[in-house]
Amino acid sequence: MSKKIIDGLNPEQIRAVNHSKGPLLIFAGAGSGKTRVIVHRVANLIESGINPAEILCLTFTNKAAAEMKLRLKHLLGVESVNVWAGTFHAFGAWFLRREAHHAGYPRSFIIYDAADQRSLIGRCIKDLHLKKERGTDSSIAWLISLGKDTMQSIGDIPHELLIDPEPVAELYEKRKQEYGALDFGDLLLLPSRILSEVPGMRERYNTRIRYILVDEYQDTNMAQYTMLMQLVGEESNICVVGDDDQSIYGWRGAEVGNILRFKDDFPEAKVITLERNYRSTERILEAASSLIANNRYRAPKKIRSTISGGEDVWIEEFSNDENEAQGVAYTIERLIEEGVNPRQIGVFYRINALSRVIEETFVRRQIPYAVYGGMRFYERREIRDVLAYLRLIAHPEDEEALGRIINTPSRGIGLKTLATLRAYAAAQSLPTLSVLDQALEEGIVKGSGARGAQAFSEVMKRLISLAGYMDVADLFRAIMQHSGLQEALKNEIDGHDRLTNISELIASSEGQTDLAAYLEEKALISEIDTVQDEDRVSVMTLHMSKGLEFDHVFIMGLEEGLLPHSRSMDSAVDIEEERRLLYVGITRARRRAMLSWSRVRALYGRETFQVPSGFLSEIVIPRT
DNA sequence: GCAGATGTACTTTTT
DNA sequence: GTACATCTGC
Repeated sequence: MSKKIIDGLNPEQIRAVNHSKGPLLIFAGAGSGKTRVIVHRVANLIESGINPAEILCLTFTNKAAAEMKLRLKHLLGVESVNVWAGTFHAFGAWFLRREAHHAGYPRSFIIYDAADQRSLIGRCIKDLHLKKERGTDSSIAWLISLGKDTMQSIGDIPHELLIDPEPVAELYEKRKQEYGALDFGDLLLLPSRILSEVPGMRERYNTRIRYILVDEYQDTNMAQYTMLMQLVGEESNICVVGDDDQSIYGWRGAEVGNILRFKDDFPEAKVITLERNYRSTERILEAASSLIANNRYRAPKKIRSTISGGEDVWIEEFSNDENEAQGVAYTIERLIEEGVNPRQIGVFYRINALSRVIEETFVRRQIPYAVYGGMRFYERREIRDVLAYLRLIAHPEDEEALGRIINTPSRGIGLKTLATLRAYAAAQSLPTLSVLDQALEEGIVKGSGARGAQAFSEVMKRLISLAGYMDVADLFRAIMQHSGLQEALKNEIDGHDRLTNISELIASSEGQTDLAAYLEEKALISEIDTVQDEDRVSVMTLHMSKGLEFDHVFIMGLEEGLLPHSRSMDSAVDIEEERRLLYVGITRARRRAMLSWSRVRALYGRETFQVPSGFLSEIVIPRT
């Protein structure tokens, strides 16, 4: 191993980096230099002559993948760019762009996100003449996704719906296939199916991908696990890294069991445990460890701090949520006065609803902050609208995109007109967009609907012809003008903000020439990776905090019903996941952590009396 | 067909 | 508090 690779690593880390052949399981406790080990291990493989193109690194988030690639580049230089690093979903998409035809999908498939999925399901329910209540769409979407992630049929998943979700799911799958669309679950499921069913396929990819690394292995679900097992060749060069104590996505189908079972899957696996924590002070780790020790379902381990002493973990009680927010804000002000950079401060909570109080207080006291999550940029109406135009230009058969924009801005095309047009198109098995002119000629629709359809058809024809030679940013601008969105937003109440958001989107697309590549990227990236980019306090949910670190951490709302969340309080397994969530939050702190709770909290528009979280009494604060 | 008003039921975490 | 679905009057 060369000096630059070995530099700054401890003996266990060196053992992990040095292990090149055969299965390897790395239990990497919080703050134990996990990313460092992965990156150095990849670098070591490349240095020892392995072709970078044969290395596959799978992560859970785009951010983690980007970070990995960046650090690899720093360590090795340009040669590392050939390493494939990305999320499981991105890998699935990459694979299916080559092989989707084996599963009856075009290689030019579109990717449906949660909103597309929901709206298609809504239409399926309607077309099946089932009555739906509020939230039925998303409940069924949820069942379908969970079914795919856990590889169960949806009939086996308990639910509280009044209608049978199975026929809906069936129709959904049928339509999705007609539209050439795949949902997130398909991106994981179809690759395994193709790998196992198409002769020679597995061998082909096993030769191509010889070294696999998986980050956050404790968060992999059944579909990801199955895909992974297909990808692992006879050499079994698979290295998984994770920490069962940080498994917080069980609700989404993640199986901690995957990491705990690795030794059964690969009996010859070497196991390395990284227990030295370089991030947090001894005090913080003692508090975190005393908490997590209450979990029964975990691999026994004890992480040790390399930084002795430190400040006590504070537990603060407040009389109401306003005071709690004030207390946090006040403490943060003092820190900033002392010279602490706001980007070194993180504020976490269990549910997004808590962001409002703290946000209001920060605004009032002029504390620079950024809230992550919540209403995400790409979920905003105006953003989805422009993107839908772009999508329809690229894929005229994308019925969800069409449904979204055929009457946006308002063109006088109502539900009835749209249904008529769709039925007309369906009779000829053609996309609605391509039969518009014909339908108009034949007078299928009349009145304002006909005028609107005519206008829409002309707009789309024009945009499609422009798309031939424009880059993405110019195409966006053309969409804004020709579609009438620009004009319509100008007259809206918060139209200015919305137009600003669109400008931001356009600015971020500048330089992109490949429309298909741009759309793929947008489909798979949800949040812009700007955490800790600016000198602002980061405000986010505990889930989002995973993988980050801050000098000062504040965790709010430690109350029964909130953390642990009331939805998870009736099962021991779920409670343990809530405990891990708090554990993750505390272990983000390098120097100081403050946990707070409030006796009264205004939640969902009414005041409730709160009881402190049972987790607080589990935390042992060492005596000073 | 549309916009605004009203009622309502809910409220986690995300690739 | 809000988003969503439905109802109302234009």
